[in-house]
Amino acid sequence: MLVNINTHRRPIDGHLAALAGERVLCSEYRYHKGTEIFGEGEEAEYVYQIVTGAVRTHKLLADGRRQINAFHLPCDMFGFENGSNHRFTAEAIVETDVRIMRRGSVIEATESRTGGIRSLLRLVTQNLKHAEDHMLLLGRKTAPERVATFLVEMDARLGHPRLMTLPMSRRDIADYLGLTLETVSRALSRLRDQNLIRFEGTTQRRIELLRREQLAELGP
Amino acid sequence: MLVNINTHRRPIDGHLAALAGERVLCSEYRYHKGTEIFGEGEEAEYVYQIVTGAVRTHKLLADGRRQINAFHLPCDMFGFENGSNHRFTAEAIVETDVRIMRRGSVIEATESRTGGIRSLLRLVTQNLKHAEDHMLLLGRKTAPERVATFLVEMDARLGHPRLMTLPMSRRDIADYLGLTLETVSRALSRLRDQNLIRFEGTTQRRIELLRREQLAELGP
DNA sequence: CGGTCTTTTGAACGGGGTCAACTTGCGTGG
DNA sequence: CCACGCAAGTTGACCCCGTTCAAAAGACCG
Repeated sequence: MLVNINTHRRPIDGHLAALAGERVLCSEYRYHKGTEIFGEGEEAEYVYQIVTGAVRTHKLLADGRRQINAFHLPCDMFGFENGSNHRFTAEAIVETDVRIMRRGSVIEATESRTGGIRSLLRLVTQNLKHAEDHMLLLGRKTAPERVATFLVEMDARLGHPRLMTLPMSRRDIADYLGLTLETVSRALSRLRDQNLIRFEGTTQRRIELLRREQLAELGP
Repeated sequence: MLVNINTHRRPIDGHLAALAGERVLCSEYRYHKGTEIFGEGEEAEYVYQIVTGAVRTHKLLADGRRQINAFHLPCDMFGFENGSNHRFTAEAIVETDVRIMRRGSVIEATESRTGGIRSLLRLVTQNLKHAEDHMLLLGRKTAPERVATFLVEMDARLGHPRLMTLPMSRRDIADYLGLTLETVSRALSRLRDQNLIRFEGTTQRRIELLRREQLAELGP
């Protein structure tokens, strides 16, 4: 489900601002939990930036096996790294507000801006760097290492909060790390038993990292 | 080992031509088998294009586990997808001639060329697409599927020759596919026993694909 | 030839997957 | 408010695919 909030010209944040200045028309849309933002193979007309919420992008094999490429959090841009068609599917994990602009207008704005090309390249290469790091994880790390790496990554991207609330399920984490949800659950329980993390309250998605250095060492 | 062949202005091939026209100064170097072209963390000053030979790029974990991101073949460009520092190591697999140009001059040439930005972006997003496909392989495919996918990929990139000569060892293939060399060897032997591939002559690196469609189905 | 590196093949092990049971959280409606 | 249904998460038991360890057979080069 998709709700158009508004269309406007106004200051924009982070990468988008660095790229295009404040001259590009954009709109805000709201996607409800679990809904698709775009599908694999669809035409890639827009660029997306998350305002609030979280998005996952994934690929599927014919028999349903799923690999999540990345999770996107507020201020992150996604959907840009495409030629003409999307190479994966993007879905809202939770209630999510997304800012949308035309791909073409971003490129045009970039052309007329000094350093614009480098900003644009940096944006794509950030995704590439993430993919390369993730290939190392998927190809060569053990299950406990993957889970520790995941926690450290999320901690950093959420700004090292005392208590982090993961927007994604165990299954999502598993499909991101190339594991099964049971293995993820066991690894987290193990970290809890070792007093490296703590589950806050009743829900299993609120996690406090008790020893960040040791967690970082576990995910080499 | 590195040998400077020459420095010249002359027509250049493929991506490089699309990017920069024929106006950019470039040099050719020869790297001997097994030598490093650049290392992880080094400053990324140059862009590389293979003339003849083959290159592998990899990352290492502290304990020596290795993940090969990609193999590069003649006409391929690499080393570009960097901000200021290289995020991985590049090594010649066999005797390799490489064309080298300054990163900065490529960007400048791009800026003054219509459609240059899109060409540049396409170059980087090609790498990104490959990385995304490879994450799906590393995260979700079985060993036989990975090996079949590898053969089909190499066959396509070598232009579907009747007989393909792989430049890389079983260990390289294994580190690319997130497996051990023994598993790769066993999977290839299995394919040979099923009459899907055939080893030509004495060396195990010359392979003929006997049934391309069936191989493609094996790597979904 | 001998020496070294690559590749294959076999045997045994174990990490993570599979299958299943159970618990818990969280609506939704009576 | 509780009863019910369902999705999410945990935990245990078993098993299998791919790793590990080991040996031997090429391939290549002096």
